Amino acid sequence: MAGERAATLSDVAREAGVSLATASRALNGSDRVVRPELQERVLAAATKLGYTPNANAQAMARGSTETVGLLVKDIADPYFSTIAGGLADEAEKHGLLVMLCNTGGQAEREQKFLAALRRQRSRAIVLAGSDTTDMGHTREVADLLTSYLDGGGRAAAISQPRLPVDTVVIDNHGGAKALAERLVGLGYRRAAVLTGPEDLLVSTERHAGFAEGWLEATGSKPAYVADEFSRDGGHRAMSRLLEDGPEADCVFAVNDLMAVGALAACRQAGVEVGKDLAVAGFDDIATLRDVTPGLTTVRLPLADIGRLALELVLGEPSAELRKQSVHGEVVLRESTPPRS
Amino acid sequence: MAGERAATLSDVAREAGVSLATASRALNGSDRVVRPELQERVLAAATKLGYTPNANAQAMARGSTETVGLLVKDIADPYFSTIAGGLADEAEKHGLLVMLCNTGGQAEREQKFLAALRRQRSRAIVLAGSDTTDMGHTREVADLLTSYLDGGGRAAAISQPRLPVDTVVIDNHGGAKALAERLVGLGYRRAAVLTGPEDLLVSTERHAGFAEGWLEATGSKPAYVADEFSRDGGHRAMSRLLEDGPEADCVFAVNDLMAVGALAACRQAGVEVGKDLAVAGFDDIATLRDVTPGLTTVRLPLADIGRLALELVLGEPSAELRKQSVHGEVVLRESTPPRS
DNA sequence: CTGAAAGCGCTAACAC
DNA sequence: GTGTTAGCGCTTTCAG
Repeated sequence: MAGERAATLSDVAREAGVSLATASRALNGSDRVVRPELQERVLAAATKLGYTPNANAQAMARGSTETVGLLVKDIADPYFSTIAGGLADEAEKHGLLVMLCNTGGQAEREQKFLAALRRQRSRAIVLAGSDTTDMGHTREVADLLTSYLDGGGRAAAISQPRLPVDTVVIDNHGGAKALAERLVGLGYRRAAVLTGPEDLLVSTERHAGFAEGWLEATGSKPAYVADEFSRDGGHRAMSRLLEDGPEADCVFAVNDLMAVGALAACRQAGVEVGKDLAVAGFDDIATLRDVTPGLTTVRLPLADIGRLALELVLGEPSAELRKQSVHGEVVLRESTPPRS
Repeated sequence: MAGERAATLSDVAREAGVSLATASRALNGSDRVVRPELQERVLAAATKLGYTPNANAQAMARGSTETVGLLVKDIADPYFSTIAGGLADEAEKHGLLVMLCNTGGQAEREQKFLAALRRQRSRAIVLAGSDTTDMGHTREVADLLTSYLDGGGRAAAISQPRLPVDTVVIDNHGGAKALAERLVGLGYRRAAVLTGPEDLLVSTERHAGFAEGWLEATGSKPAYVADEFSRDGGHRAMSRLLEDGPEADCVFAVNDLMAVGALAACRQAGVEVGKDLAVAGFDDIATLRDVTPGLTTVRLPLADIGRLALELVLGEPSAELRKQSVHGEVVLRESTPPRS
């Protein structure tokens, strides 16, 4: 039954017949060394008593924890879960525990989590996907982060350098632009973009990058229709596009999820993607690599991005903000065949 | 710059001109009440000093934390990330922080995480996907869990009731069996199962359930080929099946990921799924709902399962182990049309 | 209602 | 090497 007050270090010390300090040193190899004999006695006592160090007490005494926080918009979204996987892997290597904070994209929650992480004296914080054009919120987050940093914490962001912290910058603009160029190279001439909400930075950047590439290559600006940054958003946007009479021969959905929704909408409308119309996405989500037709997209090394972010935030603190750029790679598949 | 030793409660107390005790009571509404006037003074002092409570110190003093641990095999796998999403949502409602532990299916890591969670004095632990037929490891985990429980912790498992804790039992057997029956009802007569490794319980259960249903309905046992419990495993298994000459008119892959791999293998082999051959999966992973042909599967309420697990582990501790059953629902799609 | 004081479990000077 | 002894920051009796 739940009784038996957990054994503490003093219990172990007493049992081993040594001082508290020695027990402490024996159980966690500090710089000081203890005689092997005592060492053993302490270890034996610890096992005998089923001693487990109390991390909270250690954190207090040492003034630092073994915990890093990770803020994501939605862990169920493969984009974030892949990043989280990479980061979790890296954390494990460093013996760190990851606090998963699912913000649901709500500014309020995001701030609450930040505060909680600060209370926990989390060693570091990584923010993924909290890019918004909402300056009020960005400001608020920046403030929280700053006071966290002042307290000796470390933080990094993934995606856009809008926060006063180190960041793994994802080249959304460049990736989308490169994609546009490739599509033009394949013979496409009229594009439409399926984009997300205006206040979502990833979305607007990809849209802008694509538009820029397209404009430079063809002299014309792609049309666009905005909706949610999700599978259903893509479906709706594409449906609307189709209804309005598709002037386009090629559609760029700003992420793979939207692209898949678009694919479904086409199927339902009897439009054959890869023949009647080309469709491309962005991210190269692993589970989506088997859709038909194969989806042309811009591959992002998501797991590496997670790893990188942790490395960045764990690395030597530097005076100036570091930016680590990550570029996507265009992956051509059947959804955008060369145009005959 | 990072200086300014973070303000502590005593700083606040001094600033407000009250005792430590009063400051504590004012800042976190204990049972005791403080005069509104003082209350205000304390609050003001706290904001002025930018005070943030130290959760570790609170944990020590109170003897309990605001943290729950979640063990998953692979957070990048949509199955687990969806569960994690549901659980994270629920945790947020309870004001709890989630420690994400990515075990990678390694027994050793799993045990390390369990120990870490115990050290952290995590309020509760939820284990997802640690089902193995490896009794040695199961035993080890059971022991760790037991001592954690003895220390006043709470724990729950998702999937199979092999651990001495409350569990959200997923009816893999029943779901697969129901699927088999439906397929037979559709006119299929010769089945093959694409299954995972033998020591993976989910996989063996689904296989067994399907086989039982099939046997009862047709009098014959489905063939099977085993490989990894992943997209690539499904691909390889299906390829092998196809090479050996597909005696089957219908293939059941024990999860959607494998099924998608199988779909790809069929495509490459020129076998048209939904016509030449039927294919079904299990889980109903959201991002896979748009593959073509639509994949027949057994839908599991993954997010709810995550929520449920947390509710279970947070609920009134009961003497006997609780089991909360969750059943899947067969979802018929184009990959298994009625057989003409 | 408020304050003084005793811990919570552990680490890190500081002596020996 | 090993032991003593302050704290780390907060909560919670126990008096007043």
